[in-house]
Amino acid sequence: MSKKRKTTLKDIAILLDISTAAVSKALQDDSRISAKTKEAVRKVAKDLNYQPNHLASALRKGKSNLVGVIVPRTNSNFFSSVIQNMEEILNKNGYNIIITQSNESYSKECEAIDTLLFTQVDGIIASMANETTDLDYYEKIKSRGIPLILFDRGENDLNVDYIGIDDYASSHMIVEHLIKEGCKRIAHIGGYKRTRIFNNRIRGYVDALRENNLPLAHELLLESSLTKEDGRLKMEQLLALDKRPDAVYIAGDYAALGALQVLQENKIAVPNEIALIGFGNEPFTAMVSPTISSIDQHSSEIGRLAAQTFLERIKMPEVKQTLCKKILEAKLIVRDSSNKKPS
Amino acid sequence: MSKKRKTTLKDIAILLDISTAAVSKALQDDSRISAKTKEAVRKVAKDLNYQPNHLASALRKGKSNLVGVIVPRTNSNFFSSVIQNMEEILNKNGYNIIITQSNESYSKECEAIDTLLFTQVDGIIASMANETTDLDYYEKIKSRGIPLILFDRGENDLNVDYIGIDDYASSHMIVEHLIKEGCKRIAHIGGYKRTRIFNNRIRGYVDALRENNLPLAHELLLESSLTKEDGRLKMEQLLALDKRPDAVYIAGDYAALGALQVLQENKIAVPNEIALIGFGNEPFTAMVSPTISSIDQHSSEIGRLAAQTFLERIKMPEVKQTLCKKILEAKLIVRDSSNKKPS
DNA sequence: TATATTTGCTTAATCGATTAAGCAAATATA
DNA sequence: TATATTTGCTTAATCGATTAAGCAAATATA
Repeated sequence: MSKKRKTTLKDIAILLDISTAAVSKALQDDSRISAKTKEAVRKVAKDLNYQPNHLASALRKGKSNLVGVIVPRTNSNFFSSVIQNMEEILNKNGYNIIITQSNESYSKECEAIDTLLFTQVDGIIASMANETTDLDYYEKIKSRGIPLILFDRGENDLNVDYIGIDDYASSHMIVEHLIKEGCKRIAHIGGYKRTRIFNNRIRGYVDALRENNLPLAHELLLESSLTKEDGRLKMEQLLALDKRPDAVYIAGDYAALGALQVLQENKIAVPNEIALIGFGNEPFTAMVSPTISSIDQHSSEIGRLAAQTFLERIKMPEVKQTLCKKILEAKLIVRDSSNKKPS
Repeated sequence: MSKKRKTTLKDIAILLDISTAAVSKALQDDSRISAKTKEAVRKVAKDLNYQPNHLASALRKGKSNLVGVIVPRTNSNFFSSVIQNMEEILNKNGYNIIITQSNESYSKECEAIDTLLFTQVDGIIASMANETTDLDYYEKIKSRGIPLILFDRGENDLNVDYIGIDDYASSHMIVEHLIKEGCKRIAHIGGYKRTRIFNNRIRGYVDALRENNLPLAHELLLESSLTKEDGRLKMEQLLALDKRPDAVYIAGDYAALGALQVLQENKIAVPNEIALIGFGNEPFTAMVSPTISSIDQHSSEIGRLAAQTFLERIKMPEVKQTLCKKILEAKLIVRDSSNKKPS
């Protein structure tokens, strides 16, 4: 079973006794090729099972029709849903995607960028790793002159297109909801302050408390990596306080799950003793008991918009357009963990 | 801010007044190039920020150093963990991966295969969609002469390398465990019989019952798509029986979760009235309450082995080696849902 | 009928990197 | 000193597809 050499344009050309240029044009439906030749070429192409060599055409045309995607991880519903929707639109427009994971690590993110640039992608759509503070590598993408679009985790300093939800308003909405439920001592386990989205969530929390004349206690505002494990630790820290909170808003669902487990282990009634709200609307928030209130980030919409933004950039690269920042309104999903009076 | 033209070998060659061939060899550390020249080339390459054009070298060398990966979805812990471990090994060996999702759909799987072949990947590592029964598209990969390695969801008929766990033995182990817990009427919500792994699980279930002289009731053996929703439906079906089961073994964790919810809605004590076991050890099985017993499939190991198998195939493609089938022993994780006497 | 335009192709260059073949100079060996 | 070998490069072809330029034949227009 010897390896079949792949059919090339040349094979078709020889068989039909015409030039490869004619074959190439025939397959592209060029108006200067006769219908008769086109038909003959298409028939032979099919018979020989001709598949164009992507590398060759990409090299010649200077574009690969590949889009690189960088996410912290794929095994979260948010990211996989974003990717799925992004892929659908890009596929329809002739682009394929290459997915890479940073695992929240800066060095892996740099490797991912190198890999993608090396593969000659036509653009990169990314959500930054938690660890990332140095933007040099992202500048590298920009200096290559290909579109860079960020979603969810972005940075203003980079000056690139961005799609995300309104973190400030979402945070504000959560706190208002908790206040309506009668909570007076609301804690926040937030993400890293240096990350823009988490900083916005913290600001929303602080402002909402202030506007409602609730005291802002520094011991109730904690900074976390937002892993499930760290959620546990931070919750234990809150329970050790002299004056415990009566509500905890956690900037990530995984950490919220860890916190919930600690509450249950300590036989604390949720939501009546302490109410709980997460962020991200991961599917498990609706699976655990009690179900966890959370914020839905419109992952499908984000994926679609990111793809569309890329396509627009590709269409008119020469224009120094104004930046495209798309901020969606998020949706609060109230579940058992913060609903004191079930309807 | 005009687009910087990318640095090529030619730029370096002109600057140093040598041939591009010499530059290429210098960068490859060819023994026939003097140390002096090598150093000069490396310096200029660095100064000009030279990045080799992957398309050109791939075209010339006839290999892309890309490996295509097809999975039903990425947002399951099993698949994302397999991918992560696979990627690590492949990266170390100079390969990058392109991830595609079939979403359990046959037509999307075909598209994925076309995309990957089009991108000139050097091999494909895949786990088949639930829907897939027609193997023509996989034959297409084989006829291209590049390695094809399947994991988890494979097919004997394809005659390709395969990595997976021993589904028959795992199933057997589950049933034995339930019997030890005192269960006598054990139901099985299985996957599609036509899929090899699910068929093996069914066989393991049937044989274990027979060996233990337990009756095999056809109404206790159901075929399911194993989604959460279908898990609910099949559980309701089991509850509607005159003689309910005292244990349910479900061939997928998502379906097991759906089943658990139905049991809870019907105030049925788990595990005492009905014990429950899933399959796959998805993280949420340890998050819900009660925690769900399940089978761990050694995802990291599967990922590593798949990558290694690919690398071996690439190293010696001419040898018509015997097929490599690696079957791992899986591990039963006993949790609350099947543990009647907590230690 | 004479000129202009269109049609349907071919020729040759190109995208960038790689590599077989080969040549001159330097060095080693007899 | 004469020949053989090694060193350090160059030349030119190549991977496949694409495309600008151009040419001859066919057709349209004046």
